[in-house]
Amino acid sequence: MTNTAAVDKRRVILDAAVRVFARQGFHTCRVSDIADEAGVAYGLVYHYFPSKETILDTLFLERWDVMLAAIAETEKTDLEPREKLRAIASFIVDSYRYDPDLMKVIIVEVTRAANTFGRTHVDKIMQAYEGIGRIVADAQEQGTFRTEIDSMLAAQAFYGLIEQVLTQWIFSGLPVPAEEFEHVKAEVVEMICGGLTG
Amino acid sequence: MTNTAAVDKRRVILDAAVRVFARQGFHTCRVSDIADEAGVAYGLVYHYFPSKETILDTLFLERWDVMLAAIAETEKTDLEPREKLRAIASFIVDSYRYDPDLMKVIIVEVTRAANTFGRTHVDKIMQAYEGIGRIVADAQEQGTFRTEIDSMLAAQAFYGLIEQVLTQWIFSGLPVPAEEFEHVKAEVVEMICGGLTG
Amino acid sequence: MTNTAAVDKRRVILDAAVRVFARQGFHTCRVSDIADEAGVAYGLVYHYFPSKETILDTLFLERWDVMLAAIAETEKTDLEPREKLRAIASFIVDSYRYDPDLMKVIIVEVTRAANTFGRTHVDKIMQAYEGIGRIVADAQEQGTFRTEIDSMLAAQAFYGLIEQVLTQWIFSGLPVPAEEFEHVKAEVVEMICGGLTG
Amino acid sequence: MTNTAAVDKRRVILDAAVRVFARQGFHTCRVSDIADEAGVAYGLVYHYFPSKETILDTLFLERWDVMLAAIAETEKTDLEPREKLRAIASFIVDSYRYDPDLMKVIIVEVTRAANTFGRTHVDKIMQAYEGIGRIVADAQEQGTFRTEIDSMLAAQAFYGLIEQVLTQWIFSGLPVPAEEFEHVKAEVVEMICGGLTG
DNA sequence: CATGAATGAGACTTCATTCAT
DNA sequence: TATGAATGAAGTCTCATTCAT
Repeated sequence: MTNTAAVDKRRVILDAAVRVFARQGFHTCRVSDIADEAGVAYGLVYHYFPSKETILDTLFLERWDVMLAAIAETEKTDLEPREKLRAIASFIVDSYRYDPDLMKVIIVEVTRAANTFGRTHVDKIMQAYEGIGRIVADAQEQGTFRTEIDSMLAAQAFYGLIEQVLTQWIFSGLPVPAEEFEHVKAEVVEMICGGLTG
Repeated sequence: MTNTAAVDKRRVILDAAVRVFARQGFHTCRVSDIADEAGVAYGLVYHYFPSKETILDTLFLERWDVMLAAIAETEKTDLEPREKLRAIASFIVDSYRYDPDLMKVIIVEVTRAANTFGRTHVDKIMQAYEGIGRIVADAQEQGTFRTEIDSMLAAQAFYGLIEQVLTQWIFSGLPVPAEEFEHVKAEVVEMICGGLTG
Repeated sequence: MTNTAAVDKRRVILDAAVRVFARQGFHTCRVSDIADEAGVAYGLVYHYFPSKETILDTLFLERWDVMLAAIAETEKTDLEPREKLRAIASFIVDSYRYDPDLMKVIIVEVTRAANTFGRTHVDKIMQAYEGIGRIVADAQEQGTFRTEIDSMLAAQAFYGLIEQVLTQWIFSGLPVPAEEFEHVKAEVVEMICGGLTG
Repeated sequence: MTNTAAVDKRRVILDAAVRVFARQGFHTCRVSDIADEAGVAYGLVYHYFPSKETILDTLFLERWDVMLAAIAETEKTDLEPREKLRAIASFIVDSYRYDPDLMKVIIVEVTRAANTFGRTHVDKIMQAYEGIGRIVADAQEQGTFRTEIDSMLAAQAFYGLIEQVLTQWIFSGLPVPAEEFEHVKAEVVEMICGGLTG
């Protein structure tokens, strides 16, 4: 007798956790804060998730898998290498644009949390580098990109730069002007492809 | 009646803290672990430092101020812009080479810890970007670097890439081959200046 | 509209509870473990029993009443006092032989659980001592047993010894050899009646 | 600068724990109850003991080792076997007489708690049976006790009977008349040695 | 009868910091 | 300076029980 209109409490809890983690930080918030934000009883959180950590893991993996899929999708296209990088930059920047809280949580609490969750998910995180690295390596084989730069180092430079920019936005606490998003997408690609002496 | 031959207990505690933070992480270690590692009594830590946080702050600021000085020093030289970046890359990589525990602590617990100490020291951290950004901006004014790239974005790309590489070393847990240090210095500069299409 | 062919879910739950209590212990198991073992829904347990405690109470009382009846039955017979004790020892040992899980639960969780269920059922437990004590007292009146020993103390010695032996079996975790059952019945009676100097 | 007059807080906590465990039971009391009873701060309990369990373990082992020593001491004497059993019965009964709370805790929470602490300390508990069993076996070799009874079964009967009597006292909640202690010592020995038909 | 989601009180343990000596 | 015992607030997780369907 599943009521399709019924709210999915598990989803409600996850969404509430995003807001709470973004606002207070993973270590600083209490499980009861999540329950309160979701409007459910304390125990229900533990009905759906075995621990507070698992909630963050779930949020990260849900989103990261989407990103890995987007990177894989981009790899398969016939776009120019530069356009492929552009597509990935676009995807990540838009992820922030449309759900800044979620991206804040993922960056602050996972990908930049080297001593805690970053350590746990290091393999997953590396998969993103590897996907980007393959795009670079392919372009190097085709002769579009020069071969002096190690493809994995290039991937680190590319992803790392985007993450740095997002981190600045996160820290600033200010809303990002709409045009800034498009501007950054272009500039990041220009920086990585053309370099300072381009 | 300071005995100059006596060991400086404050220094002993700081050095012990570096090892403990590097090994166990700031949040995971206890103040007693630091005292044990230093071979001093529990309470003595609080004689020299008002809190556990202050110890980390002290370690970070000590080192970061040296780096800011090195960047400022580099700015003043007559080196080519590319050589200036090379000098800064060299300084940071060598910092890791000669005291990997300290750099690990600073990166993992401060500059990448966006939600905790990174937030506290954001201004100090930004000063490094700004110094690098000025070098880029100067080069742009001189015409050595092209002006299409925002100088602060370039600084983020440059520092961010080095930090990424160091983070990889930290996580790998393996000793870095001596030649790798020099290789990375060159490659980072090449990546940032020449770009992928160089 | 009771379907006589239908399984008695109440019984299914009780039998499952015996296995779960024996395996995990009353305090360590969860109500959901019982439901799982019984193959019924969580809530159904509470349809038949008002609480987890009641399940254990029910199991204990079901079995203990059978034992009290057996003792009362034995009292009424014309057997020699020694044979009466033998009959009771036989009943208890066989109870373990044919349903070790149930006896384990009753001994471990009730009769030896002085602080919890033992306290609740102390009167019921005492009734067994009293029945045995009456057998001893009768024999003392008849002159079969000597009167220097208090009949209740004798009852405690008798029942307590059997319980000790069963407790050893329970703890050993090993299957008891068939001949051991008969051997113990005889030896317990010999010990209590004849004593060490007999 | 140890002040011998200073109270030993560790001892204060242990003594308070005896009272609290005896009054409320191990599982029912909270660590804060122990701290309150001892008149110390919550955290000090954890300064001296790593867990609530350890406190009970400590109390048990302290007392049990004294009893094992008393049994071993008795073994070495030249007393008649019956007098040896009498000495042991005397020791245990007096243990209850002079510290009923402690003996209550040990019996209720450890030696009769088959599913929890009894399981942990089963080896220690068995050592008492074995000591008593050796006394019986020696007497059997000397011809003082008859050999039809297994010495370990006799030990179980002997210790088990004393424990049963103490358990009755514990449950009754009443003060035991002074003469009752001496009476029981004699009767237990008479029961075990002479038996019902003695 | 049957289901299982929802509730929420309760307790252990940790550990930064304080303080008397 | 130096010691380490003493303090106590805070938060995660468990699980018996309830209830809507």
